[in-house]
Amino acid sequence: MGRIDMHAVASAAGVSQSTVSRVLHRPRLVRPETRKLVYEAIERLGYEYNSVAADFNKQRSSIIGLIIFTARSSIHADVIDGIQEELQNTKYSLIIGNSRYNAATERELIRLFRQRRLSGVIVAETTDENRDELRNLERAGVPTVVTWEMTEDNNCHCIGIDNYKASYEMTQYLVTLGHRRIAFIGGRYDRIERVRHRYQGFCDALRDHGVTLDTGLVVGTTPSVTDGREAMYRILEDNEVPSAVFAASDALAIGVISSLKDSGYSVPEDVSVCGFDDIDMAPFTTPPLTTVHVPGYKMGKLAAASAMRLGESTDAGAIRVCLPTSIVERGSCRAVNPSGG
Amino acid sequence: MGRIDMHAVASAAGVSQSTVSRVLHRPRLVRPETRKLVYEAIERLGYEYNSVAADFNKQRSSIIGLIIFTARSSIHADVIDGIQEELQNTKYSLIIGNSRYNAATERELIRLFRQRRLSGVIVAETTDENRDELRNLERAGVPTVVTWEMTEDNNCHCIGIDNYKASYEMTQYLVTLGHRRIAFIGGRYDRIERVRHRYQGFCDALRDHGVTLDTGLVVGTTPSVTDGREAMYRILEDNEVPSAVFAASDALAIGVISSLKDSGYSVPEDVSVCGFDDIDMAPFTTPPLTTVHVPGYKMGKLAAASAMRLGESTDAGAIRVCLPTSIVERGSCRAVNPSGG
DNA sequence: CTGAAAGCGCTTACAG
DNA sequence: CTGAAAGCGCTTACAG
Repeated sequence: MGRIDMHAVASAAGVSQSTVSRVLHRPRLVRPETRKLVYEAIERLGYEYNSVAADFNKQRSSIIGLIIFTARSSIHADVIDGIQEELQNTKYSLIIGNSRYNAATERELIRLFRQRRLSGVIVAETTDENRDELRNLERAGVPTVVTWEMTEDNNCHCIGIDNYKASYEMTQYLVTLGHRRIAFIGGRYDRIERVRHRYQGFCDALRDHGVTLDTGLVVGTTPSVTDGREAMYRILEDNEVPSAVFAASDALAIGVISSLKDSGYSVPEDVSVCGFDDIDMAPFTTPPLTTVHVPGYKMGKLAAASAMRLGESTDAGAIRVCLPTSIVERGSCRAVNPSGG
Repeated sequence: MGRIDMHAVASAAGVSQSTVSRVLHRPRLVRPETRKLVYEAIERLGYEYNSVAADFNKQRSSIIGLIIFTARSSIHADVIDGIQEELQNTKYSLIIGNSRYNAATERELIRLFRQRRLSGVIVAETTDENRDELRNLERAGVPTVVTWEMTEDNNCHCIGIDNYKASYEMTQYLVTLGHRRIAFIGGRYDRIERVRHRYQGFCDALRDHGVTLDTGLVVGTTPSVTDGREAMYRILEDNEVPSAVFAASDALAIGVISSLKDSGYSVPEDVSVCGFDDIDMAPFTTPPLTTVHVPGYKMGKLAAASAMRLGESTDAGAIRVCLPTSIVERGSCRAVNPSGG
């Protein structure tokens, strides 16, 4: 006996292969009795549809790719869950590629995704260096949806947030609380657009409120808890303690709080700390973290929907959605006397 | 001009398609000059290898699948990162499927993975109900590697830990600290083998040390921070406060600590709390979390290596690796007078 | 060291 | 409502 493919099912059911395919995809087009014959044959033979063959035939896979630095960042978990929710009950699957903060790995990933003829790619994070590669991907017929930011390039599909504005507002909030010596601990703003926007928002808010930026209080690092700790220690080593710290991710903020405590400072009594992301742990840190809420789940869901849509039709314009963010006040920031440090 | 496939490259280089394929996969077999001709043609035409066609031809895809409940659980992030690390620089990619604690979704996922003719599947979490489906997957030629536990079925490939033992030892540790009224907040031990093993370890350790199990102090729930909070509240509502709480995941433990604090209890002064997993936040909670360290990254790495190996050869026996766990003492548990509550 | 040829299992117009 | 036929772009023995 040969393999159990559509041809085998067709023979067993006494119909043609085309009919089997029709029964599977557009059963309405087939007479009920014929349909029944086919279903029975499928059951009897234990036939398993071959998606690889189908994808190959259609010259495009039914897989969507996701590019992230690392899965180890709980805000991405929300995005992934949102994507999965949207892909649920569709023919699409999700391939995840970790670029590990490395531009070369990222390029390799993009190449792999092209070779796999993915139906679409969602970008959670890329370095600036690979913007062009992504544009090429798009031009090569693989729709590419960038999340987390609204790119400067208006032709790029984005489901993002306004990092500049969110950061500006959070900084303004700190200033309004009376803080003047404010530290900024962010990601690699030298290489990542979204992080740079946050930094710019921070700088502009300070400037607009007549607060001097002390560059000794600014650190760019990878966004893990441990890196947040180290960044804060570095600041404390060379500087007088700041009155507030704006950490550009919650993981960093948790690390910052930890190192401040270990250095003998209370949060928020001595130092106010705020984050960015609003991860699921944020309400449960000590003190609960004041942060910028980012709708990660929704971002993932919309990005997946967009990727699927773009893969199926070639309507003209770029999809650009800017989702709202908001400041969530919890307990990690407090008002101070502006003259105080 | 037609599509740029191997045939086109072959024509441009003045060789046959077989030779192009050889240059790409086993360049040693081709004369250097011929090789050069082919590389030039590839460059000139901008040829992109088509993995879908290759997978189709080989009747097996170069994709490995992962089944998890949700990405929203930071210990899984370690596993995913481990898998990705191992897949790096291989031809394999990772498809992730979320089963969302739902047996039907999980079955659907398994079906999809079969249809995609995946090269292998790594199981992070499944409900007991779908054990048979997984066995069928394996029999259908898709090697299936179960992580997080050593299955009772000895023919099943496992890269796991000894949940029973780890849980037994942690419970013993609590008893040794003098605790007698110990609560257990775990996952759905009615439906998940690994969770059940942890619960059994807990029960047996109590029994072996002559401590009575108070079933009012046992709750099974989904393992999120919020669920941990709710579970603890539920316990406090109907019972006198326990002296210690063993949460079978760190996320649960963080929720437990939060609800205890909100109810006016100090940790560990009034109640000791320990977790399971050792997520990256565990050292930075207040107090730092005493927990069972699980080598998630390594587990992912080994699982990926096993899946690849199993997909390539059909060596006989089952791969079964039990990784060691250890208790990490931080600040969330303290010794008490055994007579105390 | 290289080429010709078969075949992987579907989908998709097209014809009837 | 159904079938015959071409073709998607590779890989893999086999022959030379």
